[in-house]
Amino acid sequence: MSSEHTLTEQTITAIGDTTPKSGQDFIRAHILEDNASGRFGGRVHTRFPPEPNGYLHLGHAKSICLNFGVAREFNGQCNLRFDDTNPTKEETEYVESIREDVRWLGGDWEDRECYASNYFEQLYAYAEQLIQMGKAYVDDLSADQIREYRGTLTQAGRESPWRNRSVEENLDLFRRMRAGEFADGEKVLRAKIDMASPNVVMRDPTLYRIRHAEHHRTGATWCIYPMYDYTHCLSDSIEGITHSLCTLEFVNNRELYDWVLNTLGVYHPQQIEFARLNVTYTVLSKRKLIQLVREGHVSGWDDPRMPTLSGMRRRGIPPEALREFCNRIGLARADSTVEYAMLEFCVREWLNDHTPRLMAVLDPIKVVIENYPEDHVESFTMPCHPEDSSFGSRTVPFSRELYIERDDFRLDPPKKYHRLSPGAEVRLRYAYFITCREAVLDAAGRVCELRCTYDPASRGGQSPDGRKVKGTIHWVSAAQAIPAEVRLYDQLFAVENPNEAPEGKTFLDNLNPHSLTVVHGMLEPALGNLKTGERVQFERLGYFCKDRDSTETHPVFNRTVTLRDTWAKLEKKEV
RNA sequence: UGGGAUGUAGCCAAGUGGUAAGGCAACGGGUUUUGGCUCCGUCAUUCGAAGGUUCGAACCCUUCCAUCCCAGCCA
Repeated sequence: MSSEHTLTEQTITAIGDTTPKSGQDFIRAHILEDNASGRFGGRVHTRFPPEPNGYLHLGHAKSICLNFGVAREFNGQCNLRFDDTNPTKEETEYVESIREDVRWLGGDWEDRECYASNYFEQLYAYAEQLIQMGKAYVDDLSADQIREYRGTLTQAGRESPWRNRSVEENLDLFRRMRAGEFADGEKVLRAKIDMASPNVVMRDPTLYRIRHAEHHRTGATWCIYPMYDYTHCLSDSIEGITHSLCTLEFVNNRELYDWVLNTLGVYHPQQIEFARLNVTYTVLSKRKLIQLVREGHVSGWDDPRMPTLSGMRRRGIPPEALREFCNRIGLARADSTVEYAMLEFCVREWLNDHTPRLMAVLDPIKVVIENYPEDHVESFTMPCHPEDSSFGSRTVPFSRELYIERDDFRLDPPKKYHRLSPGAEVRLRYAYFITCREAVLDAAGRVCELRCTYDPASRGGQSPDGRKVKGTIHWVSAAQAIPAEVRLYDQLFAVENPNEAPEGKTFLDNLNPHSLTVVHGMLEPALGNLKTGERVQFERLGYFCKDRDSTETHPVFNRTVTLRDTWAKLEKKEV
């Protein structure tokens, strides 16, 4: 294919290259105010802090675009920080996938790849400091007892009998916890705050728990691990973060975030919460995604139906489209669910401008051009993009036997159907006008072959007599066609909100049984030269991406998204 | 029932006392060798509800209603 657009571009473009459409959101407004007041000396430093216990998904994309985007817009920096404080759930496989996904989306953390586990020693020192201040104590209560003592949402909690141990005793006990003298669950370190606080988070939250477990980075160095609330604020502080952006469910935790930092008297970033992303027809919870993978409802984390970044990448969704999506959905504090159609729009918008057009027939019917010479093959030169000549052109063979799409022929055409039917004339794209003379049926009454004639004067697709033809259909020359496996994807879930399941059912009952259809189609020869990951439009069908399952003799394509189909809508309405 | 957060169109979302941006979806039309793209047009007398303040309220006050989050030694 002669073209300036080699589509395996996998180009790493940066977040923030596309500027947001409308005015700024409340977070950017907040940062502007802080800059104006000189609060952080005009500095902007954010962080994207995933826990390496699963793959990144669309929801993370919003956070990545926000954090890296804001940093770039304000000439600041954004750290990639692994929030790895729970050794029993985290794995190296996940940190690797996260790195790859963030980079793919365009996040650049330069040399600032951080790990909460890098701060364990510092965090420990701060904990001893809290103990010295009488602000933390070692509790011998069991997990169950702690829960009981915590009270309820409407009732204050009770103080632990171990709450008033001396500083010396706490220090000794905490050191022995670190030394491994106690079993898992035997003791914890708690902050001494207020068991009667209306905010349950403040009722003497656990700071450290004992876990005799191998950590993916620190190995067996530690057997006590800090909790999220304690770790996150201090990590932000240590890294000099200015604005700690997180989702709404952490609003309650902000009080504790502030308490730890204030009590220790250390550098204090500002936590700001925004609404997490929900999208129709999909689930964006790590727990549910991991379940889909573990129970084999999908082929893996990168199954093209998954809303994971790796799944969407494999499906052919370009990172630019994801970024545009994140720009368009806006940012606010109200719970919201964005329609999947919004994502599709962004995907089509980018693909339309950046993708060459070629022809493929996914459900072939053979067409024999009766008045076309046997054994003759001619070739057509066709542009690869109707509006952008920089995509170049390719040559396409034409011969007496072709394939066209089954859906482009009707024995009994409905009104307004302007494709092929007995006696009707259509244009074969960039080739000739053909007229259907006869439909050959097999024993089962199914159309198996079309006998047609062509008008030699219509070469190129125009007739010299000015005769108009309403339909233009795509085709592939049979002898030169390349067979291919094509995977047609639909929504993974059949309902708008998969989380809403009736009594006794789960989100799994909402899975769409037709989310994957595998067909065997015929490709025009030029399609044989694509590289894995390359994106292309199959004319009139949609955008496709060559899958890594392809072999030399067996190409495999994933359908990224269909084209808008006004006819399908019309036909459905007429029925 | 305690605390916190949030309600602007089918879905997102601007608007912050001067008379409801924009996008997606939908619908109608032009154009078209992709029923694609593109272009033009339509789409909130009303901002969760009810009162109040004001010359004037989506914006301020009061009450009410609805939804979401919090009782992990998860993050």
